[in-house]
Order: sequence, then C-alpha cells, then structure tokens
Amino acid sequence: MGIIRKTKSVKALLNEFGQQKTALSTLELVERLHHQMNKSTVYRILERLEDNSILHSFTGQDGLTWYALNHNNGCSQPHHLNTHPHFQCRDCGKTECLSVSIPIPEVAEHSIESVSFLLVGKCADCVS
Amino acid sequence: MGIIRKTKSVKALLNEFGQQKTALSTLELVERLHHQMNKSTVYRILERLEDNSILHSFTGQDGLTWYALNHNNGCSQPHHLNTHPHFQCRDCGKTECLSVSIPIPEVAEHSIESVSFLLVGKCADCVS
DNA sequence: TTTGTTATTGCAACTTAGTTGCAATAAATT
DNA sequence: AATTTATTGCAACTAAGTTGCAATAACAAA
Repeated sequence: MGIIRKTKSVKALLNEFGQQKTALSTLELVERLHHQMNKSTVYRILERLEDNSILHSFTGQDGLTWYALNHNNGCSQPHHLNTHPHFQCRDCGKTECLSVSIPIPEVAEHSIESVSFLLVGKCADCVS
Repeated sequence: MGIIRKTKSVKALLNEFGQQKTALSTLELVERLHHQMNKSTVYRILERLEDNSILHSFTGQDGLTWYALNHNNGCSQPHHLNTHPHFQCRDCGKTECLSVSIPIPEVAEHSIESVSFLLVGKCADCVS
C-alpha cells in the first residue's frame, strides 16, 4: 500500500507543504508544480501519500479537495478516526487544520465511523 | 432574489422531497426527473429554492452536492447560521439531516460564519 | 380572457476537476 | 552493471456542473 519510492516528484511535492498546518488544494499544487511534473502525477502522489498517512484530505467549501500534513506522525494506524476540524477563510482562501478536538455526537441507532467538520469564516489576518 | 413562479417543473422537483428529512443528491434528482425536465433546469431550480431558503445544500463525502428541505420554515433570514449536521450511510448511501445541534467551537482570532458537519457511518437500517 | 412583460426552460456546446491505459523512464535491489 | 517493477508523461477521456440564447409559459394588468 502506498508510497514506495522517494522520487524527485514526491520530494518536490512534499516540499510545498513545509512544516505548516496550512492546507493546499489539489489545484494549487497542480499549478505550482506544473513545470516539474504532470497533473496526473500530482494526483497520484497525493493519493499515495494519503494511503501512507503522511497527508490527509478533505473537501473545501467549494467542493475542491485539499490536503494537509498529518501531524500525528508516528501513529501508524492507516485510517484512524480523524476528528479535527478544518477552517477555510472566506476572504483570502487560507485553509488550515485546527488543533481543537471535536466531540463526536452520538446518534441513536447509527454508528459513526468518520466525521468531517469544516468551519468557514475569517482568519486571523482577515478579521479586521 | 430567487423563485418567483410556481412552474410545473418546480412543483415536480419539490414533490420528490416529500416531507422527509432525507436529502437527495443533484445527480439523483437529475436522474429521477430527466423525463420531465432538462438537467440545467434541475440545477437552476435547486439554486433558486436554496436562495429562497426552501432548500439547503451541502457536500457529501464523495464531493457531490446534496439538497434537503429546510424545516425551519417561517424563519425568514436568508442565510442564518445553519448548525445541524448531516449523516451519510456508507452502505446504502442514505443521507439525512440530523436534528442534533452542534456547538460551534470558538477559535482564537477567527470569526466563524458557517459550519458544515458531515458524519459518515451506518444508518439505522444498515447497522446489523 | 386577452395582452404584455419577463421569469423560466430546452438545447447544445462548454468548462473544469479528476481519471485512465499504456509505453517509457527511473528508483531500488541484486 | 543488470534487473525488476514502481512511477511518470502523455493524450484522451469522464462526469458534474455552467452558460448563452432563442423559445415558452407564468402571472399581472387591462
């Protein structure tokens, strides 16, 4: 399962993330890297990095896919229940992982296996 | 803003929802109604009904758009802060509004304007 | 109930995010 | 260095959703 080879492309892509909690959209990555690699390569690397729990993905307000580094590195469970919310700024588009932990609600007769929580508003830079 | 005329198509589309809390995906609606109206008509009606606070939309796990009736009818604010979560069944695909109310977390230096909360798991019918 | 206004619709062509098959290339292992 | 096979580029494709425009049908007013 997943990433096996540390290719030039994989390194270049990971490099875009730096150390931050800030997420990047697939589109942004394709744009930034289009001189270095093909669009399908970007999509395929992202998929592999997610399979290997190095990145996680979520859907932004516009329906686009975003990726961010996993900071629970060391956690080797392939698909642990990920409960942190994401925040997307309505003004500048900045999208980030929040370190808050969200209580998963109990719903009668339902079993909850995963959650996705997106907050939309204004980020620290854009709240005036 | 929004729906002005009660056309045959608008009635047919609203009729698909019945009274339930169950949501319908745009694709499902296009499929169900394709003998009665054009695909773009479905999309445009959904947009108008949402503008008029008769429906609300959200994004499912697969990135597709879903719509459900607003049950806060009478509330005339065009864009009130909608905090109820949605649930999508991993097995049968059934997608519904939950009547639970979710506390919106405070995030330092951020202003939160809207939230979307999607729970994925097994619905009452599919939990065995 | 006819007329006039304009919101709504159908259609076909388009946009855009994301996917796929396959041959060529390049990590990693021996 | 030779071999194996994961990875990549490319070009063509899929699928959700959008758009411009001419034709049609609600609805208000006469």
